[in-house]
Amino acid sequence: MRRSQLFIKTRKDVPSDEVALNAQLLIRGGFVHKEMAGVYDFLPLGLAVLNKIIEIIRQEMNAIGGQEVYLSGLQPKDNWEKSGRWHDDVVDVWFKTRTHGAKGFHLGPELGLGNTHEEAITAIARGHISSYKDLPTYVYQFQTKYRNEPRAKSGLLRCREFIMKDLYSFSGSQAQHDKFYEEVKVAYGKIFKRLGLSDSTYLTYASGGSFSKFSHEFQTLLPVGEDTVFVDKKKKMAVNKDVITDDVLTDLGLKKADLKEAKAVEVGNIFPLGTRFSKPLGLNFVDRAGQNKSVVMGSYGIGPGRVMGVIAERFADKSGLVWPEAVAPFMVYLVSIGDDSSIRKAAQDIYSQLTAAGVSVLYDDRDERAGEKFADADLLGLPYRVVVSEKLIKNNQVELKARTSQTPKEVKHDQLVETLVGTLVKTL
RNA sequence: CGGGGAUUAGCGCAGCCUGGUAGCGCGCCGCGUUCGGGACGCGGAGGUCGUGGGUUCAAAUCCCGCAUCCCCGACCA
Repeated sequence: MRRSQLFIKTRKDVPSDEVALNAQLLIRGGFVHKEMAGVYDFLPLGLAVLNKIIEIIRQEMNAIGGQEVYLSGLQPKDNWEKSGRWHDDVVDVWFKTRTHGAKGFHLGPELGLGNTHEEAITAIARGHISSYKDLPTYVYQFQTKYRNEPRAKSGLLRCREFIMKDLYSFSGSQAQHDKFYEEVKVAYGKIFKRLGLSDSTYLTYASGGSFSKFSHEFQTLLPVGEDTVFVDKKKKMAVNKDVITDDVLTDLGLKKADLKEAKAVEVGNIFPLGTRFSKPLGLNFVDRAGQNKSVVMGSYGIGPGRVMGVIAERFADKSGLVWPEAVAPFMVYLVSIGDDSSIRKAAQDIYSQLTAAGVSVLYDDRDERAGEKFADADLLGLPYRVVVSEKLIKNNQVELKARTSQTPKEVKHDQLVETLVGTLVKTL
């Protein structure tokens, strides 16, 4: 992609009332546009990052047998009345509306914009699950959730409209469910590792509601986080402040003295549902012995947009964003310095060569000064910066610098592709 | 939902106290000089001053209501 063609412009200033670092940098870099509090538009670079995150999650969901679906945002109220989650005093984040009535513009049936999809998927599953032979089975989706949060805040970390990956598992017994539940735990671990977050992300014990002792959250330690967790760094475990008691610690084999309090952002959670939804909605199956039973369910969420905000916030330095290679919108920011035709040609060659080698490049071909291009390279946070200039061309060299490094190194022009591809293969 | 702050050009802000033709910086357009860490000169384009009412000869400015945004807290199925 040529920078001169790119839809967005970067900015030097951000709205002064925007305090969250992820929002400041993502807006300055033109990754997102804020539509209103807690509602963001994803622009080309931002969408590229979001899609990379989604693709990583998708691969790991497929790897454990998840089948992708896409459920509607508009939800009829009947399923939710059956589960008891329609009324506003039970779930207070609903956005609700109505259709037009059949005979014109009087009001028709009530609808809600889905804030989660347990009810919907359970109702659908009734038509497809009827025997132990159909179990276990797993479906997931990337879908937009709407939650009328009393207070959206912290940029992408708490939104009213956001994409969520939600996986639902259907099992024939608690044992069958538990087995998959553990597999999801492992899969989530892989996802956060690939996203570069594993060092700071902890499997965290949290409230399980009325159907099980615990649920599990994946909490990334960040000062901006809304959750408070107690972390045992050695055991790589944490406990949410909401559930911490002496009994819980004993159960988990944790000692108070080993725990450290920290702020964290919930980037994922996995939740045993038991028969909380299958019972009221009538999702049953016939077991081997011919007995009618309720399906045992679980739900498993990750918010890709929130994850993007967390990555932005966590790795940024004073010059701007720092994207891990796995989610960067482009791998290389190519800068040409000077307007001389030999420089332009050299830069164009490198652009073609890298692109041909499968390395994505954002080529800053604008007629701007070096300082401005460097500042943009830093702000946008692509993993590598390649510079072509008159001085370098004379020696048949180009300059290569990792975003995380202070010192550029000179590389022979004809070895750049090899060097870069080699570096990338190592890290991917 | 309680408390505090804010709303003036695409973005960042001044002007308001003390009413009198709306200004600065960034960005944008044109010309020229520059060219390895956000250059400079000259000339331009761009604004229902969040919104509804009121006071006044006259309102960005004074008064009343409302909306929206940010922060702190409560909430977070």
